Amino acid sequence: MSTKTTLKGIAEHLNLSISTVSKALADSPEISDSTKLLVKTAARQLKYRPNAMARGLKSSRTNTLGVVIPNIMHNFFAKVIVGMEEEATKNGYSLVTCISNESLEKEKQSLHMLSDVSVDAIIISLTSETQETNEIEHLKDILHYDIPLVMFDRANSDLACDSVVINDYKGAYDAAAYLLKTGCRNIAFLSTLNNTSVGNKRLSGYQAALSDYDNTLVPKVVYTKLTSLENDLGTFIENNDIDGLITTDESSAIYSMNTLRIKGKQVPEDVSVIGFTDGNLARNYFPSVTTVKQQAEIMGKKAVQIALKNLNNKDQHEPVQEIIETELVIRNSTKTI
Amino acid sequence: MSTKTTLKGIAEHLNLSISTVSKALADSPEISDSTKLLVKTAARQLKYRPNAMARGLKSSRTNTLGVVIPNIMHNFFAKVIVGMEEEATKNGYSLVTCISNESLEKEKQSLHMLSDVSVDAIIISLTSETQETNEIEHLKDILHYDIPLVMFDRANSDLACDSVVINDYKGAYDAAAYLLKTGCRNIAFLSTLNNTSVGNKRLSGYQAALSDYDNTLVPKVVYTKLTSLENDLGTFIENNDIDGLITTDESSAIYSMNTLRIKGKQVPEDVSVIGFTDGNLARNYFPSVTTVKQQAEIMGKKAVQIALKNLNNKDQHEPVQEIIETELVIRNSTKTI
DNA sequence: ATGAAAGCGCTAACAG
DNA sequence: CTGTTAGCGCTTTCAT
Repeated sequence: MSTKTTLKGIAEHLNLSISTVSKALADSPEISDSTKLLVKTAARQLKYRPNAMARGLKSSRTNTLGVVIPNIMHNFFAKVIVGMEEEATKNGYSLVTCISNESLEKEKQSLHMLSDVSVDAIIISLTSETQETNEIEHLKDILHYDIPLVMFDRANSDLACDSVVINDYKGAYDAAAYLLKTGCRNIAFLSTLNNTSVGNKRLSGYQAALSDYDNTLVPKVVYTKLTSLENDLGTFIENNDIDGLITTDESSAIYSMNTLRIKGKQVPEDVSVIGFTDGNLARNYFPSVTTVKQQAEIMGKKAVQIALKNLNNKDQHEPVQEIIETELVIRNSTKTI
Repeated sequence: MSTKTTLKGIAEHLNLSISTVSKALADSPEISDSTKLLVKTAARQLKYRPNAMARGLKSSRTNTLGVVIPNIMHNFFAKVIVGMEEEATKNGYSLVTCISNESLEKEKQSLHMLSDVSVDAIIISLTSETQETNEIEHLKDILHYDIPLVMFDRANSDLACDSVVINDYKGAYDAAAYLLKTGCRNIAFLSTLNNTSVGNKRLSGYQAALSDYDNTLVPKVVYTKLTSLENDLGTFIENNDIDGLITTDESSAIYSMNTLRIKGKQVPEDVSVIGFTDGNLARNYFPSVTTVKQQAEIMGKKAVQIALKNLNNKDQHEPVQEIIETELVIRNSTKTI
C-alpha cells in the first residue's frame, strides 16, 4: 500500500510548515505566488487529495446530502435520483442514498444513519406508512438538530420545512377533463396510493373535474394494490360500465389495460386509460399510454437546490412549497377529440 | 439549534473523564459495571450519537461503501442497488451512490470523489466507454491506494480485483437453445451492447448454441442502439427471413416486438422473441416476454459481501470471479415446445 | 477502575 | 509572508 499523501507529507517534502501548505493550496492571499506554485506542483506530483473527513471534522461540513426514498425500482424515483445526482455533482456534493422500502422503521433508521454520518442536509420522500400513521417525531428530530430537511413528492404539511411537490390535483384534474372532452362519461379512478398525500390530491382533482363538468356525474373509486389489481378491477368492471379509467401510477395503468383486455374491452375504443408517471412502460406498451408526466428530474434538481440554499443560509424562514406542474402526454390509450 | 451532545458533554454531565465515557460506551472491561450503566443511561438521555467523521478520522474507517453504476434508470441496475443497500445496511454500512451515466469522464470523477470521502471500498460496473477504450488507469489508482475494489456485471479482466458477473455466455446459449428446441431455425441476435464484456459473452453463447445444434446454421447479428433500433431492425427484417430473435436487454425486446408488429409479423407465431433483464416491461407487455433473468438483487448482495470480506482481510489474494447463473423465464413471446 | 495526553488531517487565529 | 499552536470528536496508550 502506498500511503496517501497528506499536508504533512507535502510540507516535509518542501521543508515548509503544514499551515503554509494548507494556505497555499487554499490560495490564501497571505502566501507568495512563488511558494503557491511550488506547493501546488508538489501536491500534484505527490497526488495529494485532501481528506474529506478531517476537513469535515473541522468545518462540520461534509459536502454530502442524504437522500431517502421509498422505492428505487419505481421509475419516478429513479428519475428523481438522476436529477439529484446531477445537480449535487455540479455543486461538489455527493449523495448518500437510503431506501426506506415503504417502511417507517427503515425510514427512522435511515435518518439516524444520515445524521450520524453528518450529511449537510437531508432530502426525503415519505413512506406510505409514515403518511398513514402521521408519525413525524423522527423528522422533527432532524430539524431539531438543525439539519436542513427538504421533502419531495410525498410531503407532510405538519412539518415546518421546505418541500417540492407535483401539482397532483391539477394533474388528475387535467386527465379527467381530457377524458370528458373526448366523450367519456363514466370515468373511474383507480388508486394504489390510499392514504398518501399524493393519492388524496389526485383523487380531489379527479372529483373536481367531474363535478365542474357536470355535477350529476358520480365519481367511482377503486382502491387496490398491484398484487390484487386484476381481481379488484375485474369485479369492478363486471358491476360498473365504464368508458374511462385514471390510474395513479404507471404499472397500474398497464395492469389495468391487461385486465380490460381479458374482460374483452378494447383500449381505447371501449375504455380510455390514463396513467401517471411517464416511463418506459407507458411509452412502449401497446397501445402506448396517455400519461400525466411528472417532471421527475426537475423535481430532483429543485430539491437539491433548495437543500443547498438552506444549508448556505441557515436563518429561519417560513417553509416554502415549490410546486411543479405536470404535463399530459397524449398517446394511444385514449380516444382522440 | 440544540447543539449535539459529544463525549465531552456526557463527561461533564457526569463529572467523569472523556476517556472513561468513551470506554464505557465501548463496553471496555476496564470500566466497572456501575459506571457503564451510568454512562449509558446518560448517553441515552442526552441523545448521544457518535460522530462518524471523528471516529473515521481516527480509525480511517467510514463504514460507507462507494457504488458507481452506469445508469440507474435501467431496471437491472436499480435492482442491484436494492440488493446492495439491503446487504450494506444489514452490516452497518451505508452507500454513497454515483451515476457514471456511461461516461468515462464521469466515472473517473466519481472514483476520485469516492476516494476523497474515504469510502471503505468501491463497487463498480464499468461504463461502455471504459470497456471500449479499455482505459483502466483510474481503476488501478484505486487499487494502488489499497481501497478494495469489486466490479460487477461489466468487469475488466485486465484488472487484478474481485468481480461478480452473470453467466452471460450460458444465458444466451440457453436462450438460443430454447428457440431451437421450439423449432426456430433462423435466429437473429440483436445487440445494444457492442464492445462490452457482457455483450461479447452473450454473442458467443448465442453462436455456440447455433453451431452445437447444427453447424450449417449461420448466426445473424444486428448491432444497434435504442434510438435507431426501429430503423435498423426494420431494414434487417426486410432482407432476412427470421423466426427467432434474441435481444440483449429488456427495452430492445419491447422495441423489437413493436417493430415486428409494424412489419406485419406476429409474435410468437411468426417470430419468437427472447430478451434479457426480467423487469416490469417484460413481465407486463403483451404478449409477456420470455426473458433471461439476471439475479440482480443477489448480484448486489454478493458484491457487497465480497467488498466487506476484502475490507476485513486485506492480504493479497488471487482475484476471484463469482459467477451467477441466469434463469430462463418462459412467457408468451415464444412458441411452446 | 479511572484519567491524562497524544494524535488522526485539517483549518485558522495568532505570532513572528 | 511564514510558522506555531490549538482544537474539531474520538480512540488508545500509558500513567495513576
